[in-house]
Amino acid sequence: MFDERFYSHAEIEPKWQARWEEERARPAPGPGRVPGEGREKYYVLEMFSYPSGKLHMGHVRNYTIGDTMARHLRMRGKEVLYPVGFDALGLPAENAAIQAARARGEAVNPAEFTEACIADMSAGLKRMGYSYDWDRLTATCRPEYYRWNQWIFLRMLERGLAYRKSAAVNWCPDCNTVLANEQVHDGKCWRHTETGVELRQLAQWFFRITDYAEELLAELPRLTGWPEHVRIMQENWIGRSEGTLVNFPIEGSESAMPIFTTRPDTLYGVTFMSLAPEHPLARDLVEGTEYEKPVVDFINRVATQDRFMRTAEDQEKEGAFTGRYAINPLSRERAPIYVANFVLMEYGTGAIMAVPAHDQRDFEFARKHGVPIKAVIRPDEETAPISDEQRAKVVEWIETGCPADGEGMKGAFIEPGVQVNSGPFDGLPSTEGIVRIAEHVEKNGWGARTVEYKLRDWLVSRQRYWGTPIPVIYCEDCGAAPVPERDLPVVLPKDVDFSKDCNPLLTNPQWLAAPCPKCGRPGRRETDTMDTFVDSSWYFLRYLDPHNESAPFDKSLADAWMPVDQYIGGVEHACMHLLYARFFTKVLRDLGLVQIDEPFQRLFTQEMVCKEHTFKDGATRVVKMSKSLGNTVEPTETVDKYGADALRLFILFAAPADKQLDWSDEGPEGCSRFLNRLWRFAQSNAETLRQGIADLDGQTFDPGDNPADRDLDRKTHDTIRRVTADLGERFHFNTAIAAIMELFNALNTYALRSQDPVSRSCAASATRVLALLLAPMAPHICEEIWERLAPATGSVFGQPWPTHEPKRLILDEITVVVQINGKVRARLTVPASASEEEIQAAALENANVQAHIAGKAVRKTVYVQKKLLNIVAV
RNA sequence: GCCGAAGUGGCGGAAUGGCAGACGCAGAGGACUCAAAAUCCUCCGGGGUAACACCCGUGUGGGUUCGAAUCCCACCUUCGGCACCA
Repeated sequence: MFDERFYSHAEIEPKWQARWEEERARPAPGPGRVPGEGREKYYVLEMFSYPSGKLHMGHVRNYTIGDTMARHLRMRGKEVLYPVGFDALGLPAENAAIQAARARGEAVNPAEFTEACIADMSAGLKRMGYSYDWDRLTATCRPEYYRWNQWIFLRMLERGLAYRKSAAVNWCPDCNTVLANEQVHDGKCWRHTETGVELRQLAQWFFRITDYAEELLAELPRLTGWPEHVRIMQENWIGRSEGTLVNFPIEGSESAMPIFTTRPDTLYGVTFMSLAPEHPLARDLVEGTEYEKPVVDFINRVATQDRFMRTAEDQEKEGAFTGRYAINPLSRERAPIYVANFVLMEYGTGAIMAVPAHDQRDFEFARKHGVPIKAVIRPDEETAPISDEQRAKVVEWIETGCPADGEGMKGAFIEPGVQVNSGPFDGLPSTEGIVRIAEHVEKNGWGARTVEYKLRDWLVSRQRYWGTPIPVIYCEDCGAAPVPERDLPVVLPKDVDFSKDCNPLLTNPQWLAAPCPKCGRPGRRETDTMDTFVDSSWYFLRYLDPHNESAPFDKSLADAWMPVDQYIGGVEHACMHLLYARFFTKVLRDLGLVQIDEPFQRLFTQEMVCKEHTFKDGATRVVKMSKSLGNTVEPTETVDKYGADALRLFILFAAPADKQLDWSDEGPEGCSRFLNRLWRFAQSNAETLRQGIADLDGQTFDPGDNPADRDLDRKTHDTIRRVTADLGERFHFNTAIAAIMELFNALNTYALRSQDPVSRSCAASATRVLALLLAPMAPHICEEIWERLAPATGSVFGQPWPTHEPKRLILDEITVVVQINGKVRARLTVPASASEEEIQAAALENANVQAHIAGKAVRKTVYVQKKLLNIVAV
């Protein structure tokens, strides 16, 4: 046995981990269970992680928050579902296989490699004492899981929600695969921040997320349990714009040029038109004319430019004239048609009307190419939020006929104002002009009001091995045929060659060859696999029914457990995983598999773990812990040294959970000191405390008239109040721990000393509460203390969460602050029953108060009940 | 450029209209010890004082209020997201 005076985490933590594994720390019915009768269900979910084999501090932070919530909620009587799993498909395992194959000629199978990592990670999680429902463990790389990816894909294919098309797509040369728009950050691959993505024209599979754009946007305001900034990020990403589609006839042609504009109020100001270089009309319009060569040259030049550079806002506006003209249907004016680098093919119609007077890009282009500028909105005092000086300048510019040199005009006038040069609409406020001119366009059949989104369909094809095979077979006669449901799963072949410079699936001819499901003749399997974000879009549903072999999950279980009550993870997924999972939930709802509209009731985004790092240039900054910088701290080392409880405590204590956490090597030591003090206190007073608990006999302690008991008891109840609010409502774990430390300091300082008057029942009551409050955060030590304090009552996690009694918070004496003109001049200790008049009288007797109001007249006093008296004296 | 978050002691942070700096880290002094570690006690924003008093102080400047770290306006800095989206 170990020395009882010192807390030995190395002995106590494994002891409890083993016992939890046996007992599951709570009654855990089988995986298919539904919430218990009379108990409210609560689904706590953490964003699952990629099994790299090692836990890092980011995981520890994420999961410590989740485990604390789960343990706390169980003690509050909730039926908590707290599953765990791994996002196990993806590049790192495949890259490890490729490296092994190329460097050593070794065949490493990503499946075995990944399963070994999962085992290591699971051991690491258990060492942290997390109370997962281990029997629900789900790994997306197992065919039992990904067959349902395939099944859902087929359902989506039936409904036209999955489709294949040829498109200009983002290609990451480092990943050797295409990426979704959401996975391109700043023109770089989200995994390879040094690697610019390239544009390639390829036939790829897409999910029609744009069909759900409106709903994904409309539901956002109802997600009140989500952080505001995440909702705003999604709103911006979806990027809804209301506008008008207008057809501009092309002179000398049957066809028209449709454009999208949010500013129909500026339609009379159109002086030219622009097409995206990729627009098919661009080549058609110049074919066989003298303009063909310069325009095609321009298109080719733009095509070879780096796409991200080309679409940067500060990029020079360039273009080429096609020699053709469009007719403005409203003004009947001719507008020259250009091809311009700043027009994007992917947005709107790939063509724009250009109003240089009121659009900055058009303005710059017009200046450069000598196109006229025609103003149709005049600034006016009420509507244009600009200074008088600016307004005067714009008005002067308009009145002098918008000279191209602008006479100091650096830009277009983009604010609202009053319509001018706009035919019958002159004099209208432009905000009204938007509506009236759009109506005018619709009435005349020139176009229609419409809505555009920035959101694009989700590109799910990946040209990689370690993903879910897309269940499609190509046939020369039948085209792309879905694999019949009875043939699922399409299992990844193990026999592939990772040393070749292509998708490894192409190296297994037996696997590739498959009969066409429609005609039976020889066909060829699709070798694209699915984006791993498909896996993470519904894993929280599989957790509910992880061993189901006939369906992705049972609907009754989804109805019982969904939505996830509390989701916890990193904010970096705001416009990737969190958007895709919302989309999938709506698709599954429309397939009749779930009832809910939204998967995640509440979302908590924890911030990064950072550490100081000295860069090559000598600069020292606090930055995210990362392997590449080498400023990581291994959780296992900290656990070895101080124990899991100390690490858990520090990571919760060091910063609010939704703020960046700066790692400090001394931090866990400080927390370990606190736990040791607590341990020593409980050990050296073990017998007294045990008797005190026995005296209480399960009843709440009543302090009677003993002032010291009343004091400590009040502190105890106040701590219950604070910790309960911090854990349950605010998620301020740092202040919860601070409150517990305060209670302990009071207990440790005053209780159980020979000269001390605190009774043993009172001390026992405080200790009991302390162990209960601390248990969700530091479960091992609290279990051990509890077992020694109250061995007859079972696990600390079997106890109900303590409740505070408001009447125990009432003070006999209160301290009232006396201010004079808002500055604190005295503190009065008065009976809690003292009236305002009594307090005021006492204040005026105070020497310092008298000194400060001497020679002044008391104008008035402000009294805040039992807190403060402010005397206003002049 | 647009959107969002943040700015408080040597450090992490607390206080969301009412005592600025809870709790912890680091530091200083002391006790115990042959000594060290561990532990315990005291101090710990700046100026000022023998000690009080008092003055200054929550990025900067204004405002609202009896009273502002907290609310409003303008600005500065840092971080995050978006970025030629018509």
